[in-house]
Amino acid sequence: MVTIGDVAKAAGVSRSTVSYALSGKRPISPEVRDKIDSVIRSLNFTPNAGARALATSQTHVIALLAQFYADEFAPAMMQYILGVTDRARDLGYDTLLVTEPDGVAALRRISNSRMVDGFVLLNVAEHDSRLEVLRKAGQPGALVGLPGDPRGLDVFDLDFEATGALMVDHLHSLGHREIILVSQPQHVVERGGAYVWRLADAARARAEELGIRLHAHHSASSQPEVGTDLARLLETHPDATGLLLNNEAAAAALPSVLSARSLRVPEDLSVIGRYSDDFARTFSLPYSSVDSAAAELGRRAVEQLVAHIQGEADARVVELTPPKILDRGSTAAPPA
Amino acid sequence: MVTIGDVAKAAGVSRSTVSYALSGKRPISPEVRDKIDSVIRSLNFTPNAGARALATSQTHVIALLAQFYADEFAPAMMQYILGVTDRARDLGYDTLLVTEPDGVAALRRISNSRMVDGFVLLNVAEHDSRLEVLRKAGQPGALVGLPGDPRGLDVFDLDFEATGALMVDHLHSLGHREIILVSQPQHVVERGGAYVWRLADAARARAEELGIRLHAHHSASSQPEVGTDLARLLETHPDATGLLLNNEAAAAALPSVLSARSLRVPEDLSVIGRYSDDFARTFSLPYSSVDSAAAELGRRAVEQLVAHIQGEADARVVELTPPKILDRGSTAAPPA
DNA sequence: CTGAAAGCGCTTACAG
DNA sequence: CTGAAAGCGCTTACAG
Repeated sequence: MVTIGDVAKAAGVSRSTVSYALSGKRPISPEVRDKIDSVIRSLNFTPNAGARALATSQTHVIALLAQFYADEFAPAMMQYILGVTDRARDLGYDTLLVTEPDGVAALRRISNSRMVDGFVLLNVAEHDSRLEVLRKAGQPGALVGLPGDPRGLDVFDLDFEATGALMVDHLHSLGHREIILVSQPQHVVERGGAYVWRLADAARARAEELGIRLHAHHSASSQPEVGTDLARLLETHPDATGLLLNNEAAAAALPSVLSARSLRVPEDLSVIGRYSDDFARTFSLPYSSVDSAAAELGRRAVEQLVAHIQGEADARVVELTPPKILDRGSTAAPPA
Repeated sequence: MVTIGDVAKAAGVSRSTVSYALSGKRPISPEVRDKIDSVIRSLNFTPNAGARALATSQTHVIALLAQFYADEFAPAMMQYILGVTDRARDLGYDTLLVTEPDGVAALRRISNSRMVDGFVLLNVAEHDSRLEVLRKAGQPGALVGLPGDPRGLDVFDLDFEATGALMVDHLHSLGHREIILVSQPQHVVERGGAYVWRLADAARARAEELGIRLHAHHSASSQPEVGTDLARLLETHPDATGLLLNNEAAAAALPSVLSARSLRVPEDLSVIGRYSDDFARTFSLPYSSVDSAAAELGRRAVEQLVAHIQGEADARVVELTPPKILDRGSTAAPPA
């Protein structure tokens, strides 16, 4: 392995001079700098990351803690992850992807061993046991997902309350007066998936305000149950003219359910989902939707985290992204 | 930060004794060991990873190089990644997820800086420019995806040739004599996606052997083009009774194409796909398929890589997983 | 503008 | 069974 000592020797200077040439932290004469640069290139020298971390207490690595539940929609996670890793690299950081089931233990282990300069947590729950560990950790943290108590941490999430209200507003303004909301399964709520009830509660409140009927239900998040659930809901509420989906699997299952019942969108039924644009494109979902902005949330979390690591962040921040409807033509006035 | 020196002082022993107690590399008297253990717990000591890496030249981190193409099926990647990260952790390794577009530069940078003990490469192409860099790197590497020249590297992939033959065999044995194969887009092949032609060539060869007609086509991998492509193929080959899919997006788009044409599976058309079981479940794809075994391939790659890192691997290995059809009842005898 | 030296927190021969 | 010391490859005050 080629070390800074090898470079120094070959360039005929001291190790500290090479180090300063690398970091630019003090002036180097042009000749010396050129000599060092050429030696570095010819020897193909790259500083040893471990040694540098030991000397500076900076690893230039962030940890990304992702939790996967067997019953949740794994592919959606990819967009968050890419947002994080891509932005991190742009800012000069590599990303340690941590997927072990015991997030608390992982956080402790990685924090204590000083492998990283900071943490990004995905899939944050209402009462997330990782947060108290994170608050005591020596490194800053940013969350994707709004917990009950965000104190001391940077938080990024879609504004699910505004999303619920917006969906209802949209259908109401088209003339709908009875609509169905399909949420994630009950057990997602029980696990602390606050976005489920945040959207549902806001939708319910807005519906009441506007004087329209909203039937809020949970459905399964995998086949074949989700298909059955959807069919049953349509049957139970034959007068509903609008459908709101806060459940990716339900969105994926809907086309076949509707075609089996010969229901056309938007002629017979207006539909709005809440999922990522990428998801919609991949699975050819023809429904207008509120974009979950996964990659963007991941990017923002990293930016804020890095600002904190580098001491440039003034204060802690809770940033809720306003919902936007991507119009795919799946809503219209209700059938006469 | 609490260091090994703090532990030593509190336990009244030398730093080396604490280190040996940690590693178990030499005998420690029971009393001393107990004392050290209790101090470690009370001080919540974890060795500094950078310092340890510097001293041992072992980071206990592996790099996972994943390439994402805008036109490819990103969600499918998740299963490979989880297979890698989960198995790595079981074996005592953390995973650096590297997604930057220039894989060659990333590999060089990470290898030279000694951040990791080894590499797993995903999405390996027929002529993959990362491979020559990897062969010269100081760390071992394992590939998911069979390149043209696998020398010096461990390779894990689905046996796509056997897959092509198996799919054709299966339909032939049910009585089909004219079938369509839908592959990934042409540009995936051009990028070096050898699995596309490996499956197609083997399917073609087997079809010829058996004396049945095989229409092999590429189709788009996103909507709405893929839907149009499928509809056109069915139109062009009205006598085909079987459909083979080596294109996830086509599989996802097929249900609505078929329902628009009132074609029933398997009564009117037999269908076999090639994708992960997870993908099938999430998107309620009702077609029998050859499982792409993503997580398993990721796991095997890590196991072999770690064996090499730890000097336990005898030789380099090319492991092609035999295809298995998951029967979802989408194939039957052709219509009379 | 440059160099010699201390120090980061570990591990591991060497010595007893 | 245990300790004192060297060394891993960097960075950065300190000194000139």
